[in-house]
Amino acid sequence: MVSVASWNINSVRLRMPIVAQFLTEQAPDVLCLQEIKTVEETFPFEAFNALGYTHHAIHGQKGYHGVATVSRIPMKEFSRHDWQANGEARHVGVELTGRGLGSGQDMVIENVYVPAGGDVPDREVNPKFGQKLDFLQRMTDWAETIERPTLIVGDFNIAPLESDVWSHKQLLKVVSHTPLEVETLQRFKDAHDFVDVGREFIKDPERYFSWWSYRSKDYRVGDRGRRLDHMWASPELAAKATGHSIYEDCRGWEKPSDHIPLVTEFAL
DNA sequence: ATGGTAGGAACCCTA
Repeated sequence: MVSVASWNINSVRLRMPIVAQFLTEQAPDVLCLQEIKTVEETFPFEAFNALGYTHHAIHGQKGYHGVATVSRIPMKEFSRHDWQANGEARHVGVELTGRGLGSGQDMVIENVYVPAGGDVPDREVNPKFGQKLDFLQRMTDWAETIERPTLIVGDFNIAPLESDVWSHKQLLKVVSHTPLEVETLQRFKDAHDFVDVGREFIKDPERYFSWWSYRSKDYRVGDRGRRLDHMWASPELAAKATGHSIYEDCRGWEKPSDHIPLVTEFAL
């Protein structure tokens, strides 16, 4: 059994107490973090080592963005992509190495932080929106070249289904749920026949959110959430998924991230 | 229709 978690942590240094609580309670084998907001030099390695997560792949950046994958089972860094072509740290890939490659048990884990895309869903007036679409197109080109069982996880910053948002109608023109973004994400999905593992276990149209804005006093009031975080697997790997859990309580913990962690378990 | 909060770095940008 291998379990993999994904969590947009919004500053790993500030959030280390709740990361430690989550790892202590749930003990996933691998944790993929997005928005670590630090460079590798100031990443809290010792805190993760003390919890047993002694394998690390850090793609950090000063102040913004940044991703990190930590593990308590052997792994090594496999790739880094700059799908925005501007130097931002939004991806790191690892391969699990402890089980022997070619054993039918190997897995590549791609940890990605898709750009949010700004406020206006029009690339002519908002270049960030264009960068988001271009990022997804480069991911799509890359997906066509995948040759090994792959799990891609992270903050995709898109909620594709009507049941992924608190109000489909009210969010149709809000960046993260526009038809153009949903279509662009679908093309990425089709490029490798990715399986949306979360939705294999929490079926549409069941409510499934992973993010609630900070801009409200109590995230529970109105439950205005969106599913921005995803775990997608190659078909042969998705067939080995045995469970999927989300931890909404973490949104109410002390000094929370605005995202919650997701965990998928695989029989490998 | 609007503005609301959070984090990091440096007094603004990103989300």
